[in-house]
Amino acid sequence: MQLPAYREAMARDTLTRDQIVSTAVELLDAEGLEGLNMRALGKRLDSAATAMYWHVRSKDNLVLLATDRVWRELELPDLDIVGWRAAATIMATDLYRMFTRHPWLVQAFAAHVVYGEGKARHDDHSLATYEAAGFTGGQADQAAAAVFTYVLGNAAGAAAAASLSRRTGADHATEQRLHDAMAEAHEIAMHYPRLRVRLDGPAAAGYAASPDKTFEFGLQALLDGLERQLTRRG
Amino acid sequence: MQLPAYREAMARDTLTRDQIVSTAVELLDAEGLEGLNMRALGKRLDSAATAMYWHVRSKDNLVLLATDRVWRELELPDLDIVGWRAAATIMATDLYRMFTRHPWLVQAFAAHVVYGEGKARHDDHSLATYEAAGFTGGQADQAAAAVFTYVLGNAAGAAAAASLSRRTGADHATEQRLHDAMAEAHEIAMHYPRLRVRLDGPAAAGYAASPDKTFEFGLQALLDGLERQLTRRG
DNA sequence: CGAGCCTCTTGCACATTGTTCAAGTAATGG
DNA sequence: CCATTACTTGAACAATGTGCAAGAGGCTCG
Repeated sequence: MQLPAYREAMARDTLTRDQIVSTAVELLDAEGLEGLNMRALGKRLDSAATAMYWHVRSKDNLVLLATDRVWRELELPDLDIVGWRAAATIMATDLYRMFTRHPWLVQAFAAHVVYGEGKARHDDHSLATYEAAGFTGGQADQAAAAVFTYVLGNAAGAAAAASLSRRTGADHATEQRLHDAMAEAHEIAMHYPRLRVRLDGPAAAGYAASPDKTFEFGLQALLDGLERQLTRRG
Repeated sequence: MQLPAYREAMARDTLTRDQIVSTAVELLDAEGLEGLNMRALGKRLDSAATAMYWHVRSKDNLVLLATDRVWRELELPDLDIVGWRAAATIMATDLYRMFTRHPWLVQAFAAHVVYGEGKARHDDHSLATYEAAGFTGGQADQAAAAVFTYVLGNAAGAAAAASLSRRTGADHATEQRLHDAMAEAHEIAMHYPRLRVRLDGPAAAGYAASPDKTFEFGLQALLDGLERQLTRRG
């Protein structure tokens, strides 16, 4: 693969990297991380699967690019206009929504996909927010990290809960897999009395009831806690 | 596969489900979720890969069993002895350590693996803890969920950071993949000036510096926030 | 002790999917 | 019109999950 620096499109109707990444994001949103495969992507673009490899080094690389693309959806609040707490809330909520829109992102993160500039921009702004709040150096880092991880974890939980409750004829592969998993779990439970399989549990119930509200509850608690650390120190 | 209800071992030296699950956990710990494959598992157990399928319905099912096994490592603090805050801290910290010991768990969770009794037990105890703290019904659920998700997110971040900084000749596959990813990222960055790839960022920096400390900082902030919600209402 | 029957184990085979590669086809510049 | 550059394609390979039919060890009943 030669990466032509900012090539201009030829007259011929040809694939572009942008197009491929966009379609990949569509496919990821629709089918999840395991729903994305090169042949399906090719079909969706009316070309051979292997044509992708001229534009993209590998599938992993494609996921990386898709990830970076999605990070750029985020707008960052102006710290001169809104206070740090509002800014933190906005950023965390937007982040949460992004993860909700693109559940595969959580998987990608868990699988150690490296992030690009999109995340860097967000991180910078996040850091600035907590510095504006009054945290110094290392503590601002930690505060930003705490909130980010809280959002990430919440998104993971919400995604799992959603895929559990989303019986309303969603996609097929996931649905099937889930069905199998539950059937298996129940079968195991029947044969192994000591293994009482439960698919709900409080955490799942909390999410299922209203993931967004659960998210907000915890977020505000976390921000409360951070604020308290400030006033206690200050 | 017939699941014999609690079969006793035959005289013949034969595989057991337990053995398979244990070996799977070993392999998962050593090689990660994508390092686990039936053929490798078979080799490690000196049997054909397909022999697993008599004891285990599928690979997914095996991961489910491995997951449940690992959840049982957790001990639960006695709520009559330690206060709720200490109990919450202990449980969260143990959970965090469990995720750190078995990084693939985060991936499994993100990939919507269904959990078994091990998690249910933990959830029950967690709920009881926050009820002991004074939260009522739904709020206790939300508090438990908030802390759990915080831990999960933190574990995901820590795992990612660890695999980034763990250059000290760890396993090979992951190392290689990581190396490739970074090389790719840099290559992309060179050819597409607008895509300035950054592999660090504040969050990553925070983790890398000392993930455990970052975890504790955020955890205490979150618990502070929860406590504050109690006193404010009470 | 032999026949039949469980309980596993094995080897073969197939489908899916990531990826490589040599060969093809279109636009472009000379 | 030709050579070069920029892509596209189809065949093919390797890795991996999994089904299946055949085998092999041990138990039980006659």
